[in-house]
Amino acid sequence: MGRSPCCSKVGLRRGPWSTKEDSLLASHIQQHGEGQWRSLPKKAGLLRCGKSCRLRWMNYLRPGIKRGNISEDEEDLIVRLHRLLGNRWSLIAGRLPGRTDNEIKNYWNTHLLKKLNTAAAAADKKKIKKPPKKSAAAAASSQEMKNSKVYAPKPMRVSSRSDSDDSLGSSDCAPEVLVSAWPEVEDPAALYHSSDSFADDMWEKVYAEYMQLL
DNA sequence: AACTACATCAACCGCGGAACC
DNA sequence: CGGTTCCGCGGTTGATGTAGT
Repeated sequence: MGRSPCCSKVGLRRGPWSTKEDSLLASHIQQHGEGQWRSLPKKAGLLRCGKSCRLRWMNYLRPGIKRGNISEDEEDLIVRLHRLLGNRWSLIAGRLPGRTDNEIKNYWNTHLLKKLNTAAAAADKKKIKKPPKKSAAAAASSQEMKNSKVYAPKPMRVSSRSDSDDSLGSSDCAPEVLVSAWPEVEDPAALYHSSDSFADDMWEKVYAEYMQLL
């Protein structure tokens, strides 16, 4: 349907944000809240398009954002969530407090994809060495990686637009849905560690609930 | 020290879909 | 009900940093 004419790039700044721009954006949002991205730049005195402002706020300026140092636990959770949800970065980010979809997407594409590929390659090598019975756990896990069925439903916006300006926290549309439907994660670490049967139950529950939502 | 290749990640782009008129 | 506007998402790009030669 209607494609956004978006920012008619004329006269608009692009590229990296300066600290001055950051502070202008942050202070404007602190005063007026999120939303109205289209008109925000003008009101805030920024020569940026609304999309750019939104991205900057969501990924860097929003309070509570964690940058870098993705722990092994978080990494594991990302892998498991990706297996469950596919490239639904915003949903995955919604389960990782303080992490943004952009960061997770980048991390996946740069670190995890490589890591998983080498792990799978190593497992394949093992399989070739002793092909008769694929009993090795490593082979199984690599097969799991290959064969794992990723359920990737179409994204769906659920929150109404008027929600967007009520509070800073309501910005993440999909997580907003999930937060209400999924068990809230007090301690994300509780979700990790596949060997743990509690975690396995948890994943089944999560998956079932996710299916219900669709 | 200079150059090249590769890795990383912030930012941009285009699209789909909900909300609005 | 159909067209338009706006938002949010996922994919991609390109600037910058780092390692290797």
